[in-house]
Amino acid sequence: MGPMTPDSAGPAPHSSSTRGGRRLGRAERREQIIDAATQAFSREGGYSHTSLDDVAAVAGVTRMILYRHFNSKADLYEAVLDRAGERMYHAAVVDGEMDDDSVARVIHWAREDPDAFRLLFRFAAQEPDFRGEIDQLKVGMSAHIRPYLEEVTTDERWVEWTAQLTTMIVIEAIMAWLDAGQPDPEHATDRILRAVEGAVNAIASV
Amino acid sequence: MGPMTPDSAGPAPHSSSTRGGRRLGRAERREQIIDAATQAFSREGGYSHTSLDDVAAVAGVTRMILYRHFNSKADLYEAVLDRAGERMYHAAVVDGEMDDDSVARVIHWAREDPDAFRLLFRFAAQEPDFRGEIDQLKVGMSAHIRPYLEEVTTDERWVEWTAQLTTMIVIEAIMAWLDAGQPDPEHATDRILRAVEGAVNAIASV
DNA sequence: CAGTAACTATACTTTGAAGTATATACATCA
DNA sequence: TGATGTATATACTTCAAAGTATAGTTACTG
Repeated sequence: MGPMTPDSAGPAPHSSSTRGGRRLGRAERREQIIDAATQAFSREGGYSHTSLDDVAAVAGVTRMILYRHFNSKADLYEAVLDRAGERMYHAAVVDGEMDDDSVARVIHWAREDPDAFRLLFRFAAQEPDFRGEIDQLKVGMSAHIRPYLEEVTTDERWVEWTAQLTTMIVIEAIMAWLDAGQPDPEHATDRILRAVEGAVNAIASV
Repeated sequence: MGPMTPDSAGPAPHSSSTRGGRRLGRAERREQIIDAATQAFSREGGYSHTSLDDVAAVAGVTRMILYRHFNSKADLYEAVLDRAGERMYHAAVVDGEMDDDSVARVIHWAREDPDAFRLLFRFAAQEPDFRGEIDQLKVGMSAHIRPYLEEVTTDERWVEWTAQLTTMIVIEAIMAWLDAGQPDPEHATDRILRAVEGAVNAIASV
């Protein structure tokens, strides 16, 4: 169940539209709600553009149920961002550091769960009340890039800028590919990877 | 008056806090409200995070006045985006085409009115009801870049992606510099310019 | 100095969505 | 088969902010 496993392509609430007693245990239902909420929040356009009715509809559940698992809309949203952020982080960072395959793994994750990727970096990243989570992710990534940059970049004052921009280029390269309809999937990862590398080198050594 | 002319740095409603009869004619007041709204919408975080009370406070005016100049909140917001978008466009495109100085002029405009720049590309660009305007701007820029790219980029399917990403890199490079507190202002334009050029070349010729 | 347009002040209605309450139905499992 | 917990259904309260109405005040203009 959920975007991490190969299913749930459409909105498809659940099998029968009404009445059906206990289907899932607490933990499973909670996860399934987070799945649905990720999709709803991402496709509607972030926190304030998404109502709990939207989420409930996607989950195939009454709005009441949401309150049995989460204290508030904000609480649910944070759960969504937490899970997505964690997955993103574990794609990028292994054993406490980023390696040559980090970007490839992030791309892989983004292909698998584009809703989560878009939600994090297109929407939540701009929301005053929630961007903290995403900013931290970015800071973490930038920090890992920094040491490498300091070898190449000469001017002290531009190191931070270079690190931030590098992170954004990775994100935007993936986003643009998702938005373009994920063309040429065979070579996509490779292509994006090489483009990012080239761009980053160019920027760092200006 | 307004971000395009050197003043209005602070929130500073207007000279005296209460009572002061007719100050501005219709046209001037309208422009001044758009100035204030640009600032308010940008700093509060976009359309839905900004109330008309916020705008009125920055403008140093009653909320009623806003309704004398605009039919609704959405109407005001569109006026704000229209004006900002127009200025941005005229910075980028001269005599119907982009030249070697286009990026430099966009940077210049962004430095002059960072609120407008952020509002357009950080917030409005992600808002379902308003992103159309900004998407068009981006499409326009991408279209101007395309011909150049087609010389370099081999694979047909990746031209669109390259054009989009190029546009985003220009935007993000400027944004990152604004967010970093506009360091090293002397060489900023030059530095950003060279970085963008390098990155774009790297991406196009992957 | 009179008239008009710009503005203030205050109070009101409307709206959409969050959050609450309670009674009922059905599935599962001991 | 009946106790337990998951879910439905419906109706309600609350709240923030948009939008409306109206009466009064001050500045500028002819």
